[in-house]
Amino acid sequence: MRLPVLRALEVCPVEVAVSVLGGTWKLTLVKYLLDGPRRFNELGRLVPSANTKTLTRQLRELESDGIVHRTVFAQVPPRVEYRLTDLGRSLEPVVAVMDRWGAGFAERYIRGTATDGRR
Amino acid sequence: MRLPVLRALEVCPVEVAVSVLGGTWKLTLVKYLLDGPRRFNELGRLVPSANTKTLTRQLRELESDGIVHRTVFAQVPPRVEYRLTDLGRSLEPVVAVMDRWGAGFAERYIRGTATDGRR
DNA sequence: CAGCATCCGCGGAGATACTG
DNA sequence: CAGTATCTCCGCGGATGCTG
Repeated sequence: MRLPVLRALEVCPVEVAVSVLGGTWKLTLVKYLLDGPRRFNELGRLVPSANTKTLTRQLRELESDGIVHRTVFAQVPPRVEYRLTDLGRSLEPVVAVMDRWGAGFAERYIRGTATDGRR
Repeated sequence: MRLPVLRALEVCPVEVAVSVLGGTWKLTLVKYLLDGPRRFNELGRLVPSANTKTLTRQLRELESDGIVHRTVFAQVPPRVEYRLTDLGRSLEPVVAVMDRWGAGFAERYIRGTATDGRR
């Protein structure tokens, strides 16, 4: 379960960040949104592994956490735009660091698969 | 479920990092281990919200991902020491950034609980 | 197009009790 | 001390189908 913010805070600020950002695809979505606003299906195409339900939920959680702003255009066909708030943009260093570390880990992981690489 | 590394990589390196580090307490454990080696129950005291089973699993996963090294001293009473590997130490910037961001978020969150702060 | 409704399985996380 | 062994809950993430 997602650890409530206040409880995570009792342990450590880093745990707050994990509880808010730890959901699958969340940081990836933020990463793409750092390039500019995106529409729903646009994000879906960028993250093809996530189905619409999951995508919706992650985006809504990001919204209720004040990281993403959701704009609905009253028109047909529907158009919904997602863009980062100031708080969301403040994630840029987080995304950068995680991205770099993840890339390094993956490279190591691939090199290691022949030798060992965990079960 | 934890997203397999190779699959996460297909989407984005940042997702690899999340899948490896996203487990509850993991980054907190790493943060404490950055201060030096720690014994099992020592970590348990530092992260009182985690029970032994969870603690064990997170540490084992960190071990099999090459982030933590586990040393068993053959003696009574048992003594097991956890310390970071080089890869683990490479997480320092990640922890630092996440910690700072989490602290900022928490502060914002607390200020906002009266006004809004999500249900 | 951007979703919501519904159903489901898996496994993460915890509680509790026990052991070498 | 440093874990295992069970049992349980529950909610994330996914699949599928429908709607304004």
